[in-house]
Amino acid sequence: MTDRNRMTMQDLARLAGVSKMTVSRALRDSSLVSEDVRKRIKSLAREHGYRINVAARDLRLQRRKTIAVVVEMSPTDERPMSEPYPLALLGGIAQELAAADYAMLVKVSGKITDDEVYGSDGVILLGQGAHEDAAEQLGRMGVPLVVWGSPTRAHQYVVVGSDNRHGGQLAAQQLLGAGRRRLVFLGDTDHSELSDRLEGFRPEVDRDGAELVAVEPCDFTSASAFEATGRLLRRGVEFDGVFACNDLAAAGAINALNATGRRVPSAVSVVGYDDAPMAAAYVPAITTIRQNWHSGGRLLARKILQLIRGETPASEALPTSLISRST
Amino acid sequence: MTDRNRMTMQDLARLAGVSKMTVSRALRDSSLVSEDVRKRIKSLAREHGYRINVAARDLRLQRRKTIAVVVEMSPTDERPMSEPYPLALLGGIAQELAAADYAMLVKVSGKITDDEVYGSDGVILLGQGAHEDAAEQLGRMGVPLVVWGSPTRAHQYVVVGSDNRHGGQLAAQQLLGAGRRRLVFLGDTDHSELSDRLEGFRPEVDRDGAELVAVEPCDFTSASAFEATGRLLRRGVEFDGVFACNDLAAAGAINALNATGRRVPSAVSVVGYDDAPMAAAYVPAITTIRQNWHSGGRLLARKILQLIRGETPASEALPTSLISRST
DNA sequence: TCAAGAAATGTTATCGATCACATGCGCTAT
DNA sequence: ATAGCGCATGTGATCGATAACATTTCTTGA
Repeated sequence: MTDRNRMTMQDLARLAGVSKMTVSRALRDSSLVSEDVRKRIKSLAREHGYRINVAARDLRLQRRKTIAVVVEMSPTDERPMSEPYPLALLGGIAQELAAADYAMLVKVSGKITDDEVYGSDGVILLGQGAHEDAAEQLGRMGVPLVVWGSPTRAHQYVVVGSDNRHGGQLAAQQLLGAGRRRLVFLGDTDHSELSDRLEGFRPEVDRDGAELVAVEPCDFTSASAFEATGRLLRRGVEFDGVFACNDLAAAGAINALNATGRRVPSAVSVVGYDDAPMAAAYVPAITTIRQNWHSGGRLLARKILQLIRGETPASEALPTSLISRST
Repeated sequence: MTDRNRMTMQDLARLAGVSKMTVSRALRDSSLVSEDVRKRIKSLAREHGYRINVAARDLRLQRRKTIAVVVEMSPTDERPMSEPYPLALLGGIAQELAAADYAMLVKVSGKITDDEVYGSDGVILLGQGAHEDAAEQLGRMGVPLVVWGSPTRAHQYVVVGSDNRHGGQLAAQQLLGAGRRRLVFLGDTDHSELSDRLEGFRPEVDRDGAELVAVEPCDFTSASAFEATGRLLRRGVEFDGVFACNDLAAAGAINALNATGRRVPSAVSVVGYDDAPMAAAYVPAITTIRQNWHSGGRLLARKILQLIRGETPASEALPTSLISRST
């Protein structure tokens, strides 16, 4: 009740001349308390800056109403900009959780072995792979778990992700439709989502009788794609179509092509991924595969809530669509 | 102890044939419990998937060790990609909080009046302005509060943000140094951070005897900057330097200039803001003002922890630096 | 007018972990 | 032999809110 220690319901009750039970009821808008008493207690609470003790309430109610979201990310001062997921994904999760009155506890990187994570009602893992073992452990402990990643592979846990296979198909169709015959895939296939895209991409190319002339590793930056494209060119690989792992990489590839006099899209076609805001701003505007991060987030949240309710949701792939621009 | 109800320390204690106090001590690695008992209890806990009840612990320990981060954002399915802050900012916050053993509760939009927010030890508000009243209320309730925004203005709460005024100065110096005399500011000055940039920008222009020929509203997208630049051109405004509110807007402006035959940087110079990954990937590579989101996040977290410890940290501006590229 | 029931308020036990304090046990020094 | 000490463990009270049950106050109909 002093400045140091927070006020409790008991304190408020004394102030209002009622029992703490009445205070509890009043603050929860119970119909069991008269209008005027409720008003008086609420205004007293506001006036004295009373804040409920969430831990006490949650203990008594045997609930937490909290979902932990673990984001795989390596943030350092030297390399501050590793941006694995757009905030929109978190936004989607948050929106759906908020609707169900759940809070979102975000844990960025670090070991998952954390009371706070274990203490929550469920865990959403952003970034498959890095946490394979952690995921398994969570499963063993009976913590509801949903993972953002590659939903096509079978796992013991629920996976939500965009339909990368279909994305790969769309990219192939786009490039082939533009008359391209010698295609290049730019990305690291150790990444399960990229490997899925390749699995959609390759058969489509084969079916058409065109050729996948190279799968060149590259990470999600323009500089890396610039270098990867340069490597191919120096190796003498001839190609007229590029499927890049994201829009930034697409831009890097285009830059490398232009630097050697190959024009986009007249000589070479390029397809990116994500439909990031920069894709439309780039010149030439980048043709890309859109994945809807926001609805992906919402889906993740819905799945975890289903698990908590004891249902058994299936893994699910989100639709992807081609945004055809200049490249 | 059944599948439905989670196991408690009491249950574990029975299993191990000790009292729950010993279990409590063992799990916390207290030196007051013998090596073999500790091991036995820990392996039992692992085996049975015991998870501590965080609410109970926090209630007893009178702590929460949780900071709420409120992100201003309007995520909808129609407009899913409003990306007000990079994840790096959250990453910085998370890193610093984790080091102090605090958890991060993220609330995206929605009303701030939420037990979970009030229940945490402190609140970090991302996005001034939108929450002026909420901020005031939090202050009245004695909730430690730190806001990301414009640190130059005086507020009753602590503000951390990049040094937008200095950023504006740097941009002006860059444009003037390139010999530009008729400058344009692209951005909505209702936004307090942009207004700060203008406050740094304008005097520098004046001092040099150059001219600020227009301040044109525009939001943080390339399309909006494209339009804004088009408006200026159509109005017949002549200018040779542009300071855009972010890198995406810079790209939009460049596109609009190129569309009317004005070359960048030969005829017009452009400076962006943020040093987003796309700034370097764009052609021509965009000259920009870098703000270090990650260390900004860390600073926010450090300030809130100081407030919680009863110290009185001051508002603080983060250094900005000019990244000189082609434009 | 008064019994009966509804409405408003109070009392007690409880959630699960932890602290302060007690107890038990083995060992050593006198 | 036993007082005295240190280490390992147990007991009871506690944190703040809420459900279940108990009690009081207010209405209303015969």
